[in-house]
Amino acid sequence: MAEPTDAPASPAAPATSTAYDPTAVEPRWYAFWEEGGFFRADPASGKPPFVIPMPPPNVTGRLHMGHALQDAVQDALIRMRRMQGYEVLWIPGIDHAGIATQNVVERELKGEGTSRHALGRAAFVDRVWDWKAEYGDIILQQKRKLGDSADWSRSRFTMDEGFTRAVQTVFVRLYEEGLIYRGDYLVNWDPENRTALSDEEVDNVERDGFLWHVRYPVVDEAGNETGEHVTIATTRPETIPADTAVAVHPDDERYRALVGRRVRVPTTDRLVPLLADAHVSPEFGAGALKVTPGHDKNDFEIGQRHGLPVLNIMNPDGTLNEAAGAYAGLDRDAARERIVADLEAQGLLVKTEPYRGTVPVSSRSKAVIEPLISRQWFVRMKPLAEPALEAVRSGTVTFHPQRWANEYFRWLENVRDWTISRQLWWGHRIPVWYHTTPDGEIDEGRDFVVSVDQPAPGMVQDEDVLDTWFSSWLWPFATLGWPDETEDLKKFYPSTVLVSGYDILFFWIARMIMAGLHFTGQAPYRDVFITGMVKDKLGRWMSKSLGNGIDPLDMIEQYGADAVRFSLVLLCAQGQDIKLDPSKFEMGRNFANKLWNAFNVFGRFMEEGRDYRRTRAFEALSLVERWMLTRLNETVEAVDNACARYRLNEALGLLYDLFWRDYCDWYLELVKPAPGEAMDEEALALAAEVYEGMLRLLHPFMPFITEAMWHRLRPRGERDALVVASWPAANAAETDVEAAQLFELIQAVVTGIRSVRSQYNVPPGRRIGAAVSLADAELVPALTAQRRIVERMAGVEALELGTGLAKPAAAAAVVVQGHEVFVPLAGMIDLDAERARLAREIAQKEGFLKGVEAKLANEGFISRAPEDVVTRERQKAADARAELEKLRVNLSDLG
RNA sequence: GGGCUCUUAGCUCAGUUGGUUAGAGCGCUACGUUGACAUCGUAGAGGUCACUGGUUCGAAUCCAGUAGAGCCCACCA
Repeated sequence: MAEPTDAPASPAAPATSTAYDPTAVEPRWYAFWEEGGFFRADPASGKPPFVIPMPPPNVTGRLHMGHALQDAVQDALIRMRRMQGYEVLWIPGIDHAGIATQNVVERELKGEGTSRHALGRAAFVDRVWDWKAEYGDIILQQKRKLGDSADWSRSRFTMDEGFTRAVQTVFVRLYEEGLIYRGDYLVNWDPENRTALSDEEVDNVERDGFLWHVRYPVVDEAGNETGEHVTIATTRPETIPADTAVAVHPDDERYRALVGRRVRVPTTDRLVPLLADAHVSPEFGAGALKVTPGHDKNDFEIGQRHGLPVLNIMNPDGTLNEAAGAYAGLDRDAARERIVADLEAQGLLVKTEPYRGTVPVSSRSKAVIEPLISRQWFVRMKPLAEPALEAVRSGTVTFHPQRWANEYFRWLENVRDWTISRQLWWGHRIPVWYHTTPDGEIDEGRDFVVSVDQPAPGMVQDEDVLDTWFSSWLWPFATLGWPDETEDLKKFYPSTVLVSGYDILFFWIARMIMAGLHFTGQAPYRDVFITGMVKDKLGRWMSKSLGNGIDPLDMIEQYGADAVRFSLVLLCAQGQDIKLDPSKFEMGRNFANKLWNAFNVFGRFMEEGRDYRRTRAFEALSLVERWMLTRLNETVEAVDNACARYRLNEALGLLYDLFWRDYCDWYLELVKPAPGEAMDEEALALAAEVYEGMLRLLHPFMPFITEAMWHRLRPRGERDALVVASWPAANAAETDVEAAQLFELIQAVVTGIRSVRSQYNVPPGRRIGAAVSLADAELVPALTAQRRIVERMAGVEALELGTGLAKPAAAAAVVVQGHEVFVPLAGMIDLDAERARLAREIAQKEGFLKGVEAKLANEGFISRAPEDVVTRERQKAADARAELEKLRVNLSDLG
């Protein structure tokens, strides 16, 4: 295998540009991994399995930031476990996305001046397959740009042959178990796509509308109007022709006498009963409700209770049918207008008031949903929900963060039957067959047959297809070959963790748990990690219509995939939504750049092709080296701990500090040689050792640059790759807490001295004297041995150490961890000028304070000024006193 | 109507089972380009942890309530 090279030909050659360029590095290393087969899982492996089912993106989908976030999380987990010695499998694939895909191809046909109806079913489905062949792989290609280490050889499609078999098996089995039934019920009807939808596919949106108050004339036994009226309130006057009753509350005194009588439905001659039902709210409107069982869910239930007829006045396309009498043929909106106008003309419209209420719309087409009676297939959910509830209650499945379990419980406890049939052409055909009459019509008089294959000549298959989720809910095991007992299924089922957004908790996650338990007897995964959703910088959903989307591919182009992943994971805290702005990726880019450049500090002294290895024991290392290794080992432990709790942002934050703060700002600054000098081999070996440790730890989060640097760091064999290198283990033997504490004291002393230098504007190159008066005599020898660190990092000439030292004249003093640090300033700065400057500032401040105090002493001010103004003045005075105190100390420091 | 989440520095947000002086990135101020990195370094300014009360030796953290923002669910037409 040819190994890519990113390094200049000679390691010692000065780089012309110091900025890291990911576009030159990332594609080559992805090819290296893929060609090396590092992502492929082996069912025969003896290693413990670690499996993540990738939520399959829609075949029509383009990579968006949500994918980028979730893939960054999943890939980090996958890569980490791979390095930890698990047999990992990340199963990728594509969802056929029934409605979405059918719509896309239909739009294409429309552009060509034709339609699916003109093409016919078989030709249309062929056309969709063609479309899939051409575009279906795009999103998986895009995912490779992110660096996803999925096993592409196992990529699946929810309508491939095996999946079709799984879906059919499941349908037949559920039917035989009595968990699938067909019936005429009120379903959510999308008049635009002309299909039924499940409850989860319907959004309730608030809209401004009107509430119409309509009088229904009361009639006597003979059917003649008595002159009495009942006034109902409705937001949907177009459904009046379908009314089969008017209802009032049983305890409503106003109507007690009228209950049992009949009323005439306006716009029709129909006489319907006035009945009492507890569902009616006496406070709403005039307390009477028109009952329309054919077009309203609640009314349907009232109708069931009272044995009312169900009238359907609507066609599947949203126009009114013959049952609507004079309004037949009108669109539902036009019908509303006409009916309101007619009511007004007849004097039956009492009033019209503005009303804001919720309207059900299709989550996909956005069309207003029409509750419509139709014959559909349903899954009985209660029996499936019980075990799924128990699995989470008992801890067999754990949610992270845990609060999502509550949402899950609430949904499952109130779950309703699932409408699974869709009046589409693209999807899994329902495996049900009907006898036909001699003229080719379905013979409703004879029983249908549930069967995968045509049971008898002449029988025709159900026209409908299944809801897309009816295949996706089988994802974790159907992808592994179920219903066959495959090697993959034995090794890799159940999965370990599912990573997903909360938006598909009910659609997918809950249903997968139900399906897994029911069909395999095992929950499909142990953990569910719910991520937040990626929003725009104002917290709005990213959408095409708002044009506020941030394209991950653009961001990868601009900042690099490592940077995109790094920033997303760092921002992904415990299920909180991410408000994203492109500038956030600068964080990741800068980090990658720093990682790239840090290597040069020691890498330029390394001979090409040589493998630098430490020979010294830990105890023989310098203080800074022991501190560095201690920090590394502590961080390994903390990172492992954070990742076990799915706190990847925390883990990455720890690595950020380890690399930037500890390794670059302190360790490298101390071990890098002075100009003209070189680093010795032991120092090089240790610098490389720590750097390599960090590459391993960072690899799950930034796979590309770490792999590239890992190969530059040492000579590697052909099959060597960081992607399969071992994960660092926290080494207790190379952890020295005391050394770390001593080094931290030194850091504090250095910072204290730097602070003084900065405050007094000591020129940067100027070496100064300093003394530390330690509170603890035992520290004197320890610190004396390390004085060179302070001298180098703080620009100190000769550090004096002792206990009970007196503060020299003309010196600044700071207290550090209870020790006193003195910095003589004589000769370092112009003392007279500094004294004069301080004196000037003190005088100025005193004048200001005097003014404020005078104001506060003025009783007129105190009594008349608003309280907050007085408070602010008091605060000003306090601040001024504090500043004065500081300045006076500074002045006295100078003697 | 029910439930959930959020409110911490100018901005965007972390903050592990309550425990020293509440942190980061960006922005801001001053200084700095001597051989890693200006996509950088050093130092610094900046916080009533929304508000009120309670528990505690001790509260950003736990409890109760209030206010504001957002999300999910639900059959007041």
